[in-house]
Amino acid sequence: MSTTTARRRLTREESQAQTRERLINAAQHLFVSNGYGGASIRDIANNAGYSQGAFYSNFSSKEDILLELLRRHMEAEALQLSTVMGNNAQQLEQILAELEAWASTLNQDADWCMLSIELQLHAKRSPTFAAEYQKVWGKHRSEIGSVISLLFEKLGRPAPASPDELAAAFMALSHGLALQRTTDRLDPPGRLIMVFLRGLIASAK
Amino acid sequence: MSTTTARRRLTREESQAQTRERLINAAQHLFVSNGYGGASIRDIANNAGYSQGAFYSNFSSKEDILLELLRRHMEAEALQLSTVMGNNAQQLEQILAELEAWASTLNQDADWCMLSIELQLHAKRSPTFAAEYQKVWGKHRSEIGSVISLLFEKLGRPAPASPDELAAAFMALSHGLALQRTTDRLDPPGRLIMVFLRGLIASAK
Amino acid sequence: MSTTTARRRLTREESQAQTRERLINAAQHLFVSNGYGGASIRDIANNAGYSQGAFYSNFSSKEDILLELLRRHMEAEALQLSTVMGNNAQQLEQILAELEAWASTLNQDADWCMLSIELQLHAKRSPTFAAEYQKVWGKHRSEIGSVISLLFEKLGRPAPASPDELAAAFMALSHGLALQRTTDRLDPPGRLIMVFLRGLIASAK
Amino acid sequence: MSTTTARRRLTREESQAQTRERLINAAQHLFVSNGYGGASIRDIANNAGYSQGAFYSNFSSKEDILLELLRRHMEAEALQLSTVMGNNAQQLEQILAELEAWASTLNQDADWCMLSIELQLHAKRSPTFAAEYQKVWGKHRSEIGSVISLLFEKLGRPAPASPDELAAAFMALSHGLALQRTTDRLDPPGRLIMVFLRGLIASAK
DNA sequence: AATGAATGAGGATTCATTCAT
DNA sequence: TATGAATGAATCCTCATTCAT
Repeated sequence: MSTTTARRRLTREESQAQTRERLINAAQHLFVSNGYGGASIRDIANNAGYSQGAFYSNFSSKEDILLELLRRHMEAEALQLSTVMGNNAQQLEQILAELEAWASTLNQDADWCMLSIELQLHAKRSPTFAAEYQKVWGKHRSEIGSVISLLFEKLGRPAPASPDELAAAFMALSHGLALQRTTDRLDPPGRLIMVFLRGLIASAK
Repeated sequence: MSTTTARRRLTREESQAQTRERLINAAQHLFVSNGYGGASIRDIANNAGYSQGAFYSNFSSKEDILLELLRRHMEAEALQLSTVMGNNAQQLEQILAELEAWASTLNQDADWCMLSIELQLHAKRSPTFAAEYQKVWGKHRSEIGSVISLLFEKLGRPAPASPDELAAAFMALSHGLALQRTTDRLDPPGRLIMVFLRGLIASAK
Repeated sequence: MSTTTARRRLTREESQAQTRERLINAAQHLFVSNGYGGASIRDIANNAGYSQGAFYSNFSSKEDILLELLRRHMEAEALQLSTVMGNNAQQLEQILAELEAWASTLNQDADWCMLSIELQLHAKRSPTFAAEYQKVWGKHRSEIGSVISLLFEKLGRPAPASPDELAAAFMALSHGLALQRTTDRLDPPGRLIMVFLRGLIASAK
Repeated sequence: MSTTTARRRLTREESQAQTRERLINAAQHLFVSNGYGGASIRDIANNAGYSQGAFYSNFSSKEDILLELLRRHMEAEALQLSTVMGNNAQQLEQILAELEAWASTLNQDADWCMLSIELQLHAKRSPTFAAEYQKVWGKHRSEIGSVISLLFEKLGRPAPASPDELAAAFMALSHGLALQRTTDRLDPPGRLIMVFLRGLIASAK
């Protein structure tokens, strides 16, 4: 049946990985559009093209797949951050340019932001999940915070609030704007973040 | 038990108003702590001390009580705003003081903010609710926007973004921070908002 | 306020009678279009322009109003029958003409027939109601039966089945056709009944 | 307990078919004795020995199982008709004998007739169901109609009404009589139908 | 690994009925 | 007499999860 150009038969591991991947994608879409509580496992499985049983062969519960999404979410954000910040900028202008690049990635993908909101909401309700969430979120926040910290160091001025607070505020702004998005329509994604960032710099001078 | 000042027997209207009030309070608490989808009518009614039927004597559906909460939410915000802004400030310092007062009311009540988030989430999912939400939210935003507008007028400088955008951004910031609250613990509510506001002013000079 | 031509203020009795009447009418329409089980007391009361409480001031239960409808139903049928048969016909042709007149009244009002069906269905399910139903139905059937009986007497031939059976069969035919009515559309109401009646006569000769 | 001829373990399909069958049987009994509206899914499932969820694994809704009953109902009637009419009768006496056989099957099973009535009632109230019902009922009626048609052809006389009308009338008679059944007790099932049929023949001569 | 029938608890909603007003 | 808020049970249906295949 298989010819020389035939699509290679997937190995067992590859096939399972594919199933997992498809389930994760389906879950992400449904959590974003219906919320964590509004997405049923039946829907996730069907949407991915599998039965409910396949879901339970790959994840132990609904929260388990959310945890997987959390991991990927933060991994992606870390990757983004390291890409943007990776050139070890030392000059003020470079640092600013990097932050601008980062701000434009934020909000770029509204779905990603909505998922972030679902993760936070679920963390508020499930202690077990909250613990996991906290770990990964704290790390992410301090990474952003250290860039902000570096920025004000270069400026030779004290930051108007702790770097962690400012990092959290920028994330908060991004999430809050995502929440308004489908509702309103007046937002060029990361622009407002830069407006605020420039304000902070101006007020530090 | 009854004295000359005995608690007067409630009239029918009063009694019903009390029921309504208790149901609304219970709904608010549960929407905040479990989310709109996670709060069942059974829970709302029981929590208020009534049967499920009593709920349906007072509200036509789950969305109906959310709409009532929306109305109260915005009414309260409008009241807050009008109280704060009511002295018709003309001096720059007065306007700033007013905005500071307003910022400190924001985030004051984390529950109130979480309710706001639930309202926005539900608006994203229910078109009928979205229509109602949009009406009330647009009005609120432009009220805040006009104060911001006045501020930059007095400064004699252009605002770094449209007043509506800035108003939306401040609300977004407030919501995003509320989302982090139970998770983190590093937030003096409206302070960050003022930090950002002062930044805007500084960058306008 | 009231002038000489003013609509006379209803006495208390009249007013109550009016309430009753309106409730009965509403119940009849709803039982016919939704079935006995499908018509709620709330709907009946609202449809009549009253509250649920008004219903219970006039009837002790849902079955109670059905019983009232049963009484009126049979009363109306008896009236119809006596009008049609009242001229004490002695001639064969007269008797036939009377039966024809009766047949055309049958099925004339499809609603009336559907109500009859609801009554029978409820009688099958509620023993207390069945007892009441039986009384009134037996009387009605034997009235029709006696006309049929007279007819065959005049013909000087034995009827092909007992008069009661034949009467029941004609009623059954009428009910069964009503059941098909909204479904199909090929029915000139009482015509088929006469076709069958003439058949009986022909086969008796 | 298990012998060499032990009851074979059911395959998955067999097991599901059994579940379906039991649910269908339970539904039929309950629809007949309580009516469509009066039979709850809880009752159907419990009566069949399953949970409510099992019902929804096999049928998408209450109407869905009624549709299945409709299909089986008409299938059974078609089978009955084809059995009775299968010997390609050409002689008048043979055709009459066949019709007699058919009439005696009618009403034989009062439950079957009550189900027919429930189907018709539900068709009056649910447009979606009505469409399905119409299809199957029209076909059945014209099958019976064609036998009646053949009968009068052999007689060389015009039928006193269109074959379809007469077929519908005989079914109506059968249903109307079923409705009276538990109420009264004076009916030898299909006999009255034959009385009427012979009448039609007599009046055609 | 994947299926999907079956479970049992819980979802929103409607019902007949009661009772203080 | 008539109101309609409140009850509590019952309605149809969906859910996360289990388990034999």
